[in-house]
Amino acid sequence: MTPDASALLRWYDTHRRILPWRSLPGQRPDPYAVWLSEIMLQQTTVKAVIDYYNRFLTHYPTVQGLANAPLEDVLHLWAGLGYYARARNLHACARRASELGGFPETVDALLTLPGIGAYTARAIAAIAFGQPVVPVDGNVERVTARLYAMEDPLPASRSRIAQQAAHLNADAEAQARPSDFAQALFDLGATICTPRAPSCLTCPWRTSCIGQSRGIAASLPVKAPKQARPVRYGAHFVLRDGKGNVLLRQRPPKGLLGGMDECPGTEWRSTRWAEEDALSHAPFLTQWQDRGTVTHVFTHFTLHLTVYEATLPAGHNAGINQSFGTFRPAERAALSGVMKKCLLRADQDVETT
DNA sequence: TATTCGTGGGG
DNA sequence: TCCCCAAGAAT
Repeated sequence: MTPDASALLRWYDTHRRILPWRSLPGQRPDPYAVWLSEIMLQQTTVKAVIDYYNRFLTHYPTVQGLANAPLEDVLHLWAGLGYYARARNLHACARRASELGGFPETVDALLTLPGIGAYTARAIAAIAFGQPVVPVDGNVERVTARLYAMEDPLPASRSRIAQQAAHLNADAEAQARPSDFAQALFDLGATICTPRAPSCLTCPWRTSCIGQSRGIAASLPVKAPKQARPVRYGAHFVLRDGKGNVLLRQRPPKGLLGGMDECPGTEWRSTRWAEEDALSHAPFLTQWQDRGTVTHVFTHFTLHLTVYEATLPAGHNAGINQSFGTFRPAERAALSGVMKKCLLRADQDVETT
């Protein structure tokens, strides 16, 4: 028993969101633009993505342009958006697609490309190529769980929910408009079937929603309890050369903030650093100013960083081991959010925390 | 199956 | 203030 696809599509025709990566009704979107937006939108809000999306399209109007760019430039343009493996995979995927002469049109072929998983493959197939598949993201998961009153907790219930969701497009109306149907599900989840306080009264699917009829829609999907976020500590050193440059090094190519630039600093460990201990990791022996601390919350741990700042006396950079990095203008670097906070902290008065 | 992997905004 | 979460993928 599937809900009324026609009702959802009528609602979508009136209420659909206008977004920069969406083509006008009846027009085929550029697969490159669809792919780019889908990668950026993974675990990221529409509001946060829009500016980045526009900047990428300006710098790289085609997949070939992106494929030919140095990874460093891509990371610089991605800096601040988070989940930097996406940027590395974006670059690798652009090269593959460029070699192939474009993006493949089937789910199975799309799945072989870096950074494209079960959701994104179906999103691209449906939106860019009109394949009748249902991309199951957080929105569709929530809509489905409520529609069928599925009370088993995530993430264990994920595959069962996806199985149900795969049939949402069974109606002929949905089969005829795969791109609109997929995006209608997104918009329904984003504007009506919201995580908290869903607007069931105006929902085009309210009459067939079991969660609504049982009065439990807002409580779905049930989620398993999360575990506590550990705390880590570190110290970083903002060293300027007096010519507008900052000492920066590149993090290892994989893992946390992989490939991004950072000021040299200590390891991030579970115990606090004594000042003397932290200073022993400084790139240069000088009078370091304690600029206070920066707190940054990652998905799986909270980080407290002490920021030290100093300006290099003229003509002393020869004594700095190159493992600490090179002096570069910060504007040209690929700086993560937490490292931007450190540089900002170095410029502030300590008391203004 | 469970972890790792960012960041900013909203309630 | 704190907690939740957002068009998930890779390992």
